[in-house]
Amino acid sequence: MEGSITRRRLEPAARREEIIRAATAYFAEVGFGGPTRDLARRAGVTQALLYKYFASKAELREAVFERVYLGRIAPHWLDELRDRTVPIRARLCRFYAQYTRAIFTYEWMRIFMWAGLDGDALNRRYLEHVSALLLAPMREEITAAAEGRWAPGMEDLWNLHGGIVYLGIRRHIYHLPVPEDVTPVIEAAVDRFLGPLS
Amino acid sequence: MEGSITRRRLEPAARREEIIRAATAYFAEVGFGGPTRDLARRAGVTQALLYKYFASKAELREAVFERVYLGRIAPHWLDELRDRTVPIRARLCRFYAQYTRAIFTYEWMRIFMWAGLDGDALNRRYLEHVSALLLAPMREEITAAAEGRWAPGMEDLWNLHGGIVYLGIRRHIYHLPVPEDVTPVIEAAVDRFLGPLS
DNA sequence: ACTCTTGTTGATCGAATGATCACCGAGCCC
DNA sequence: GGGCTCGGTGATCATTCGATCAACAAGAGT
Repeated sequence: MEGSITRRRLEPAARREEIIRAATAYFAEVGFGGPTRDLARRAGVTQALLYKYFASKAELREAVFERVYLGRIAPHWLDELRDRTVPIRARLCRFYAQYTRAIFTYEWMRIFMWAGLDGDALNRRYLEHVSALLLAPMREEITAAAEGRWAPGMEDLWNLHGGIVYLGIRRHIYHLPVPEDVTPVIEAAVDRFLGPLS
Repeated sequence: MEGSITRRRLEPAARREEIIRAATAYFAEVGFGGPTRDLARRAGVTQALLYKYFASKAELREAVFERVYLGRIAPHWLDELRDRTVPIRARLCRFYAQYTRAIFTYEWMRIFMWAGLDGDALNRRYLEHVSALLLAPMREEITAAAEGRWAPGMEDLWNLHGGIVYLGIRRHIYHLPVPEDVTPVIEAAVDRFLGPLS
């Protein structure tokens, strides 16, 4: 009666990746305070095995962070934001369509929020990145497009950004119903933001 | 050598209130997973005493929720939102000035977020309250003020709301620098939202 | 088919956690 | 000022936690 629970041997790299994958989903759901035993069960391995691949729970947490944060911001977004052959409205709409597609996932939204509450430094680093490499250029482009008629402040851009990000928060943090396709909501927000420029 | 640590007797009601006060600050900071021993130390009492006033940690958590949620939304806000003798712009600005003054506190913002991640049902109830009793009336008033020229959808109002609430998230969850006085930011957001109506 | 490597496990340790209980003593009453 | 009430404490229990270790066995090499 050897059950279907066969103990399979995986290559270290593959197993490590599998654990990180499971840990990402697990921590996203219950937070970093969740016990390693539950995590191990969901990963389909023993709790002891976790410590063959990660020296401590904190190290596993770091690995999850690395996996989640790395490459979340695509470099070409900035190039496209700065492409003045395209109308400013289209650039902003396109950017936020791509950006929300990248971050509006259960795992990213929740891990980012858990880490934020925990006071993790990576959060602030990420958001300073957003500010300097995305919002500030957007501000420049809008100012240029306005041709002297208007120059938004950084707080205005944070306001635009927050209004859109809040969609993901409602959806994945608060579990509230949110439109499946956020594109029209984003377009309306961009239109209101640009006003006469749109 | 009787140290300054004098064991004072308090009336049950006062002690209970004191514990809830300390628990609110403590849970806001570290989340509901924080050990009761640390909480007791910060409350200036023994860990055992907590269980004289609350049968379990979950019950203490509920008491904190009740204290934090209760009376957070002032009924007269709705009346003021509906007072059509006042211009719509002034009504919205005034409301969000009051609303942010009420919820932009370290404790409210963080406990609300911890509870949201924990999937607490009170969060959704609160936000449905916001939707039905604040955003929906705002939508009606704006529609009336527009006199047929514009009728915003609920998602538009969530967008306005989220952009403003995100100020508090940046401040108290992510510990990012945010303007001390949020009034001008709110006014700018309301102006952009109302557009020509403003 | 046999062996050897090493990915994987079950058992277990010490510390920390939520919760309990017998006992102490501050402060009011007479 | 002696006694009584009950708010408060120290000690402790049963669990659960992160982490460790000797031992097992899957699977490649020969």
